Amino acid sequence: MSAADRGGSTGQKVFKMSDIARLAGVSESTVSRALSDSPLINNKTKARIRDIAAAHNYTINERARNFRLQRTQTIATLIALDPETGQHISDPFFLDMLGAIADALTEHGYDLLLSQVPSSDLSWERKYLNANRADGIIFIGQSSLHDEFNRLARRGAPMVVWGAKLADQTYCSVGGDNLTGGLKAVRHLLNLGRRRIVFLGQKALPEVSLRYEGYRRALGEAGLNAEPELEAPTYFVRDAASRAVHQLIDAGVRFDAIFATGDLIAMSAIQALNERGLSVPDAVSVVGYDDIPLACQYNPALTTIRQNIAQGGRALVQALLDQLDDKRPQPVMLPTELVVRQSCGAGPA
Amino acid sequence: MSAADRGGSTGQKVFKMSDIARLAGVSESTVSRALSDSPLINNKTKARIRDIAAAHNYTINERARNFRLQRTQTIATLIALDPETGQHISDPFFLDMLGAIADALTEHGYDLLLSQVPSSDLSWERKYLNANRADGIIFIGQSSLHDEFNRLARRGAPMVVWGAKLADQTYCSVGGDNLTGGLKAVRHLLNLGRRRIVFLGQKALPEVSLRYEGYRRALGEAGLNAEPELEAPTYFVRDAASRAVHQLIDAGVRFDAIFATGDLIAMSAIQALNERGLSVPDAVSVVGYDDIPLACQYNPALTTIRQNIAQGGRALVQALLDQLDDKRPQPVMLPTELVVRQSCGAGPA
DNA sequence: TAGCCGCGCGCAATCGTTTGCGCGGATCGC
DNA sequence: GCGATCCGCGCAAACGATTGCGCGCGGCTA
Repeated sequence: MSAADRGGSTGQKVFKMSDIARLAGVSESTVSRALSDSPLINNKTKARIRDIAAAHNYTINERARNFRLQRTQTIATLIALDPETGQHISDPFFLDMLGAIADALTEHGYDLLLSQVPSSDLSWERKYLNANRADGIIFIGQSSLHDEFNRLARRGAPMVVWGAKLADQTYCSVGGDNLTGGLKAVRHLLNLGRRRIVFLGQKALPEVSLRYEGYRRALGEAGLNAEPELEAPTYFVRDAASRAVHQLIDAGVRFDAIFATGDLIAMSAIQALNERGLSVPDAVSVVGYDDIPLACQYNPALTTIRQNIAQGGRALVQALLDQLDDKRPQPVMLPTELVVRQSCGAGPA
Repeated sequence: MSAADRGGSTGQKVFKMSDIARLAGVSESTVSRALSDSPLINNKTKARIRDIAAAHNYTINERARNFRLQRTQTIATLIALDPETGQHISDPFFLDMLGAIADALTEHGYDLLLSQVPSSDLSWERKYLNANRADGIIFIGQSSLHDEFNRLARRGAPMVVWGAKLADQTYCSVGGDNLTGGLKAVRHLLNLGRRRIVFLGQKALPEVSLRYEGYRRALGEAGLNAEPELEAPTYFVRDAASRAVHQLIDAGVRFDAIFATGDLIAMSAIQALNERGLSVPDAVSVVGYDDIPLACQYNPALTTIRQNIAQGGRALVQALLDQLDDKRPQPVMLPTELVVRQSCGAGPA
């Protein structure tokens, strides 16, 4: 269906610049300059042309404009799918994040091209940048793509990644301050008098490993060491955390608190604790991570670490646009905030 | 940053068709036809040109191509924001839906342009269709925009809406079969022996009103009437459902089951029941709606109605593409499925 | 051997917009 | 009153691809 057809089917013509020019009795150049408020055009002429354009509900053809200007005014946002399940990485705030990115891009006059990509398909540069679909790429989901991101960045592709800042990183990333997040969570548990704190999460993931570092440091501040038996590797998968907790109890491991590296993990853990007759927060205090919308509705309401998603979206966009302006943006770490709710209790009596 | 700059900064040139033509010693026309496998070109020439293109990692400039072909190959997906809060309509599966739409569009060679729109901004047609950003629009979130959608559809704009099918509807919609969904949920409760079933949800919303109709019919099948005192209007907002349940109990309303029109509502309700010492499912059976990822992890795990989101995404895309081919697509209702879990129990003893 | 047909390819216009350059007329200074 | 200046506008060439039309050349038939 062409533009002409679209107009035709409703009897409405889609005006182009030449139509406005003819109606106004001037050249296309003049219309173009008038609409972009060029000083080369007399104010009266400008006003007349604008009136005519408005009267005919004229909208400039952005595709043609961007084409001529050799830019796309579009940013591709790519959501990495989990390499194993092919599902979304279960970050429950992805939609909020997307919303924040969309708003930030809109503010800057950019469009948002969205796509899911399986981790196996690595032809992003060709597909989006070389094909001139987008000026830059925002990746959501660092996953296991760290090396690939490094390669891409070295080739000069404008891109930014939502995730942790790693040691040998050549690309720009924006993410929560996972170290401080872990620190705050565990400090809180320690303040409540808890001493044997389980770390529930998969340290192989970049962000989680930083949360673990925060866990370790907080323990150190209290004169404690991280004990291997208190670490339970757990992916974000359904029920995995529950199983891990059961195993801990079965193994006779004693603990009085859990730092879960995700709210879903925390909920799953709480469920397991309940099944074993351990009450939360009386017997065990639990802290989650992310403050997903359900955290405050869970029973007991989850103490958790909150990241400012809206701020994150803006930071991602800003970092990318900086690159497009040939500035070298710095990785951003967003402040994290401890949200205290019932799942920690007031500590043991 | 222009395409040339991008190439320059990495020392990599972004090839255009004329470059390939020069390298192959043929005209641009020939390259164009060769790459699109036109029968006008000799097979040997085709092969040679393709080899050269591949060797130089040539990717056709999609923007230029689409511009010349007078199409965008792009569909705008617009997420309506709640008119009151400006937040996302809390449909927990929006991200999955988006993913499904993105995949379906990719399959058909279309790109996905994403934007959030406040319900106050009604200039979609201008912004996306007239500005030639997109060939069509998918709306997610019917919200209160029914009349606006009708207007737009009458003007011939290619569009499709995720939501319920309403009576005076001129636009094409795709959505769950809300009536059957309500029917199944309530029939299940009745089969368990429950008789006084609370309807928890906001009937003013199109989809919810259909679920209510299902509720009413199921009761009718069992020889029961829908009693006004058992209806509690509730938005999807945090805590609203909890408050509603407390009010019911305070008012002395007797009930033995709840049909909640959303899983979050169900969870919030369960929390309120627990606070009042009513156990789920022993004292009260609860059914939710949507089968969000947490439904099976909640305590107790939620019996709920599942809709096939992936299928929904595909249906939305298909309906829109049909319109672009000047076919008149029929509204689609997706089958719903009852997922039985613990929150209903086996019925009263 | 001459005429015809068709294969394989190139020429040039085109999509809707921007922009460097040039040109005519009004204005200004002296 | 005349030349220099400047203002306001139009001409035409781009951006990177597609496609109708035309043309040359080779093989075929008569």
